[in-house]
Amino acid sequence: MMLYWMQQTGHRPIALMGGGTTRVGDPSGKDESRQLLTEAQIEKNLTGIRAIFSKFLKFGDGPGDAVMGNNADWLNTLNYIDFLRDVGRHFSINRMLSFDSVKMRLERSQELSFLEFNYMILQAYDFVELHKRHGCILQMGGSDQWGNIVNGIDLGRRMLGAQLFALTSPLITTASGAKMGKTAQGAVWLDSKMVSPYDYWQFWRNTEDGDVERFLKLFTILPLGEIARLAALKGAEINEAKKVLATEATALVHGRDEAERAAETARTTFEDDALSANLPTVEVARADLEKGIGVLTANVQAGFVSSTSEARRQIKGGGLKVNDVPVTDERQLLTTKDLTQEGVIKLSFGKKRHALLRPV
RNA sequence: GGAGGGGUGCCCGAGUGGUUAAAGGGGACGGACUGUAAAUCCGUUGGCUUAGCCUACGUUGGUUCGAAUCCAACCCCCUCCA
Repeated sequence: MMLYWMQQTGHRPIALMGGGTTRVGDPSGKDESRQLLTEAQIEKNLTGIRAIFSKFLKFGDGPGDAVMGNNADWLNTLNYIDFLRDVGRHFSINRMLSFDSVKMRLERSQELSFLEFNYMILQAYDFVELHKRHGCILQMGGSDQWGNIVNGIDLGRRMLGAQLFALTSPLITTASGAKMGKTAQGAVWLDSKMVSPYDYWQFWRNTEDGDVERFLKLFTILPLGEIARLAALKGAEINEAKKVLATEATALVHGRDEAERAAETARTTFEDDALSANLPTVEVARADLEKGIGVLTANVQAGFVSSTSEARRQIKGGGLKVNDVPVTDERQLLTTKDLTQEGVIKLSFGKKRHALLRPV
């Protein structure tokens, strides 16, 4: 999102992939040591992430076009001795020990491996490389990256005499304190194969009241005046603001058409209590439907529950519906008789999640 | 290398021979109430062809009618000493 604004205001954003640093791991991470990725996997991730970023950024060779970098390009070929001589001598252990990420680990006498300790050096070096290769002068990131970025600025000054800058943003949390999806997971979120535009819209629609204004500012490109007007809405009216938030945020990722369709789908489903043909759809073979499909299986296929056992439990708890009728018998079979006039079967999980079963 | 402590479900964490699929908490999901919100209350939280069966307390064996619990070996982690 920050990169988006920079490009809109005439800068050239660089998205940096941690192809080299994923092998090291940030000290702030937990004990789950990161898996080594093969070159092929990294390459695959790179194109995947690039696809996600292209929704926000324009890549290319033009002056304002974004570029994508992979720090494996320079990190993998590093020679240890040379690196120590050229880069390592600029780092003071005394100072590194004073950084929060390190200090916390030491104070809690948690193990901090040398490998992880080097992470900040590598990240600092990234900044220097980016400056050399692309003339990059500003590095942005979450506030948890502040220390790492500042190290990069420092290293830039010492090695190249360059003046570099940092811009960090607070990590985004909800009003109740939960963290918003972080990078890796966030990328999954933006992929329409993982989360449909409709579900994405729903995610924003269900924002807590206290977050609405902040999210409007952060995740939409609406003028501030408009946001102020929406934020002033009170009580039930704040739902209007949430709808705008959902539509605008979805439009940025999936395009205006998809966003409008998601909004319309939600309107017919929730406000008219009608059936919208645009709900996420699961296709089933007509022959299977004629034989009858168990409700349990159907809900697993719809992705509502991960196992038939869970489906059973949800039925006991009254959480599953077929064509808006709560399921009471877990042995119930869905057949062609259950098809609505529109020729589909509507499955619901909870009040908010719906899907259609469509015979093909 | 020496001495000690420990590995339990999504996470934290009880449990030291017998209704223990395993207390409690967190998180997550469902229900009620609402505004598709928050807070609150209730329920659920291993799998399956579910009145039953199967798999599970680091790994592999052993003792026992019966083990997460006892024994042995191994793997891993932590603390202190060198």
